[in-house]
Amino acid sequence: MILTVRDDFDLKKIAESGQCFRWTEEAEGAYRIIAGGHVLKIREIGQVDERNRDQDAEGMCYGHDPETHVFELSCSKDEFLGFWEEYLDLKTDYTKIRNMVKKSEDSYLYNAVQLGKGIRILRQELFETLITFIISQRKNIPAIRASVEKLCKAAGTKKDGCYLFPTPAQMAALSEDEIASCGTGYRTKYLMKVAREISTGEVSLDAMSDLSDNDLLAELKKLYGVGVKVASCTALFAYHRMDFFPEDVWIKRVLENHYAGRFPKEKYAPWNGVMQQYLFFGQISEK
DNA sequence: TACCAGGTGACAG
DNA sequence: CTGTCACCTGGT
Repeated sequence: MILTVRDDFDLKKIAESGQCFRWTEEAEGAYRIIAGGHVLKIREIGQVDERNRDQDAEGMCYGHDPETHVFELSCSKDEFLGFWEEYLDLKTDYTKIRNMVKKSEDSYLYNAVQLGKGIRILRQELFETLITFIISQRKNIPAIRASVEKLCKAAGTKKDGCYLFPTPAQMAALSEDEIASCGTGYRTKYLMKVAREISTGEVSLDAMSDLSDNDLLAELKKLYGVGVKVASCTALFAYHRMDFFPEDVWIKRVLENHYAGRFPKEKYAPWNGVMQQYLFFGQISEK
């Protein structure tokens, strides 16, 4: 189907933003996304402007910015509405969020926003996000991808020639050695414990959806191997709590160098998580 | 070879 | 409550 987005939507920037690890660029500008039991191929087929508002008859259309992105998706409209619309966060207006940042007030953030324009915060599956960010500890992005891929291959269901992320039960069925062979190192014991607690129902990630931001963070941090960084990333990228501002070493460097160590969160609530993504993206594209 | 990387738990002070 | 340290593994 055809998807039209009159708002920020840059596949490459999202794929490189560090929030997701199962977006693969299969050809120039064409991505395969594996998420929540679904596999999607998506490709941008052109950016048109206001004058060409025509061909929405069969597809879906979001946003109202003059700058328009058109995508071709491998899924049906039903599958899109049942899953991908929410996953891609298409009902959030990122143009509006970006416009909160004034050049005169914060030129550094303003510049990062221009660089990162097109990023969206996905709504990823809870279990997958939690496990992936436990794995991410002291790993760089390629290493995280490789490790997650091995885990999917070891325990996930095969679909359309690729492996879905394991369910809690599938993952809990793995032995310690099987998990360790995915390159998880000292994190193996964290993964074992968390997967088993969720699999038995002793811990319910779904039930945590009802908690306030602070309570959610506290509950996530109770899990073995989950500290403030992993908990914040899970809250932002899976529970879609848009005000969380995960501080990893990269962001800490930005804060030290440009904000005297503290980001002015009061200015951008409840969208601090989006600002964090812009700052993060600006940092990785500096190199 | 030695060191470091997109953290965390355990433990000291 | 703040500081230090080990920890798997893959990369220079």
